[in-house]
Amino acid sequence: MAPIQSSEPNTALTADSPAEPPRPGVPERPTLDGLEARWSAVWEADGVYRFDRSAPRERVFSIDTPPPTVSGSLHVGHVFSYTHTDAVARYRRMRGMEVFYPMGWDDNGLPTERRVQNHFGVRCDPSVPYDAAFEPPQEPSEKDPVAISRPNFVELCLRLTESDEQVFESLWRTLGLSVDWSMTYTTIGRLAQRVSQRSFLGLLGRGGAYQLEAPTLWDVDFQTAVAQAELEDRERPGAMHRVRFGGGALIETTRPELIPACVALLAHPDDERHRDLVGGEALTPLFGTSVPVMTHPLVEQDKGTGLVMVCTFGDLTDVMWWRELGLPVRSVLGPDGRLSEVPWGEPGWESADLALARASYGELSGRTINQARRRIVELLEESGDLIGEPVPVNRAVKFFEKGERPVEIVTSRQWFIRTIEHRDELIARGRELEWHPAYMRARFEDWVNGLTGDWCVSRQRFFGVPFPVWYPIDSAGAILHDQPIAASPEQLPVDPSTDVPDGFQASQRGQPNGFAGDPDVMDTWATSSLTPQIAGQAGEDQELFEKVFPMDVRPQAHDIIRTWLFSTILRSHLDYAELPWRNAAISGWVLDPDRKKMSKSKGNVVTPMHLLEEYGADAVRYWAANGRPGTDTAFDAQQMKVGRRLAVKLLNASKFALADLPPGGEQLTHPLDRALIARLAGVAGEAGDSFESYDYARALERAETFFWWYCDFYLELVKGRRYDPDPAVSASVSLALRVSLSVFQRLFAPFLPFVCEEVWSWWQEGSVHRAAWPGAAELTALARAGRMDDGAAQDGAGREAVALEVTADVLREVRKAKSQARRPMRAPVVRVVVRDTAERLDALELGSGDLCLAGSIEALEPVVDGEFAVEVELAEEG
RNA sequence: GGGCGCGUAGCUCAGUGGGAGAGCGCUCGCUUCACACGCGAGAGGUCGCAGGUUCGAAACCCGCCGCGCCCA
Repeated sequence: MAPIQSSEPNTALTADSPAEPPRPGVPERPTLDGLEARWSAVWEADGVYRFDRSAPRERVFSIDTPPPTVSGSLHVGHVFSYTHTDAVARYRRMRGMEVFYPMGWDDNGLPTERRVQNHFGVRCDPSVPYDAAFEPPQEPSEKDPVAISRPNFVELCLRLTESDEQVFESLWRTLGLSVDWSMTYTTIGRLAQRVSQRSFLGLLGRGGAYQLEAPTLWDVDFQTAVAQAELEDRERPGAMHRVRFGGGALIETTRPELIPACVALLAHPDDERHRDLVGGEALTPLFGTSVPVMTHPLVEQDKGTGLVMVCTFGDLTDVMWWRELGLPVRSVLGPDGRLSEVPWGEPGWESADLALARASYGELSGRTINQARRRIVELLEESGDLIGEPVPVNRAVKFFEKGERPVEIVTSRQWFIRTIEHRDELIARGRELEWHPAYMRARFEDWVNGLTGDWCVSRQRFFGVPFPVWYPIDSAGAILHDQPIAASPEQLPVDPSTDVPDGFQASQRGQPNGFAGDPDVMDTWATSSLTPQIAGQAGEDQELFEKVFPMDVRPQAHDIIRTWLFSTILRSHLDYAELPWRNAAISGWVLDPDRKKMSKSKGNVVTPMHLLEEYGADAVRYWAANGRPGTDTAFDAQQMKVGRRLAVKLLNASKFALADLPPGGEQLTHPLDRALIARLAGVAGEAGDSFESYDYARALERAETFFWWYCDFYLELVKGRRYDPDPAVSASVSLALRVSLSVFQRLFAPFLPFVCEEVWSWWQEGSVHRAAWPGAAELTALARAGRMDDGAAQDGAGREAVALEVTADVLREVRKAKSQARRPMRAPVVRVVVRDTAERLDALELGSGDLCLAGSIEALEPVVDGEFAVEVELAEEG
């Protein structure tokens, strides 16, 4: 392999020296087999995709790659959208840009924890001391996991993600992603931790992050806070219970187990039915707690009795009512999802009948939510406070997207990043960003407008980036959460559970007048929202960072606009007061053949490795590249076969055009050759324009459609001249074949990188992936120069274009006649009468020689007529 | 209930003011000197429904129906 010419791309347009014969590199039987392994090794060895950081900013094209979650497995959806990005990256590289295209691995967070627990049969218990010699059990038991320390647990997480990452990298290399693998980053590595902690400390210093004891969305199985962005609705069957309160108030609820947590009843202010109750009090059944009856405009009058109970807390609406109406907290739900002990009779837990309250609650305490619900319904039946039978209903329930039980709302101390107050600025940032397709911006704006609270970024988990803060402990042993001690910049990354803040000794941990580390880790999105800063090494390699940030493009799928895209814009806005990228290129989803979303639970996920083996990487990429930006695409292996056909066709057409090709002339002296190159100029121009607006699918479609036409008509028409023994006859077509093949090989290079590199290597120096994107202007100029040389008039371009068209039209009619007569295509034709306009017949003259050779036509008779019609007289059989 | 997108041949989809298209699948034919992983041909559609704008609508506007996603 010749060294890569990164600064001076190889144009190859007119071939280095048209008079020289092609390099003897065309194989006898070209094949797609083995191209992936061969070329990916060459690319790595030659550093074809290495980012050259010496390039000036104007020549840098930077991509904020989506880091896939390594604890899962890659599926065709990943292949789909990463191929879109790769096509764009390859196009920009051929445009002479230095492409900054690192890969990241999202190994941080819950999915990894869960996998480590199952894989090694362990669970994290922060109270267990670190054991440097720990090895996981030989036979992992999911039922009886070994309790290990947090540092041991984190070590296992790192061990597992490292092997996952190797599997992923190998898949990406097979797919042919033109990533610079020397710049790979992770979201849990030391770099990511430093960047993430540095950003957090910056926010803390500027008041952009704060801590609060507040009602928080909570997953009772993972026992951690979760964010609004991590919620999803799931339909779940439930039952509507009509319950009578003391005083005659009737309410309806799906959550009767929360009656002991009831703090008010609400009616709509216009609702006449409850006018006499409003302003008074009602007693909860079974517990005898007195609660006020109030009004709020968001109560739905037409639902049930029009009277609802407010509990602390049943859902987010309860939180809103509780906040707006200044209600007290009466919390019954513990972080483990069970009803906890409550002190009946003490302030806040008064009752008109303490014995009844204690007895009733005794039946519920310690039970899970579902158990408590079943029991309280029995109790209400016995007491006569349940009116009628519970009515089954289906309703949307909020779940943590990775959770198995509905999220609850639990009051706890959490870290938040201020978001709500920046809502308008975020909308403005969204309007600065170029969206591809443009309508995707609406999803961003809807999300921002629908935000209900600041971003809760703390998680009560183990494998994540720790908060770089400690808290002083006073002389009485109380932790002073409102006086956090921030880590110093040079300490980063820190783990406050093992590191010690400046001015303290390790022995003071947990002691009066000592310190305590913040026990939480950050939400994975709190780190993933910094991928441009991590990849660009913000604050570490500032020269690099300034060269790549803001990034040129963020590619991602539409489902994570509300999470990843949103949070990345937020962090960049808060830290740099600008957008993190100029463009957002949004991919659709891969749906299963029934157009349903692929998901593990449905069991319809398709994994990519066997597809790459069966059809080849180029074929799989072809299928992916046909998915237009933002548009969901049904999985269709048929399309991969089509892609494979295209790749094979490129092999064979290249072989035909290049093998033993006679020397090319300096100019295109034949009108059909000039017309072909002129049309090709238009196609190259359209493909380039499409790429400029991130419409890779259109670029592919234009190139592909013309390529098939080229094979079916142009190559057939010129065969006679191509094989003519007289070099004077073959010179023009020889040049046209070289130029056109060179252009097709480059037009397809972003989509079919392996086969294009293969056919390019037969006759060109260097990698096709560093060659220049074919320029429409050069091609047009070449066609024009040939025309001048030929003495044809300057306006001959139009006549020549018509010539190519009408010649192909007649050839099609001749083929039709032969096909309908069930004769072979080479069957001789005695006479062809062509009726057409004078203009088209005039143009046909230019192509009649090629046409007669291609159709085995003995005589061509033009007849001027308004309507195109062809009569074909075949020679007698035999 | 709100927002966004989609509805064109059996299937997957392109087509944003003037001719209804491509590939796959199907049928028929062709050992053709790059390719049988090929080549040629053919059948197949009231462009979701109903109104409107226009000389002219698959496309633009209004309404409705259906599907998907996001949000309440």
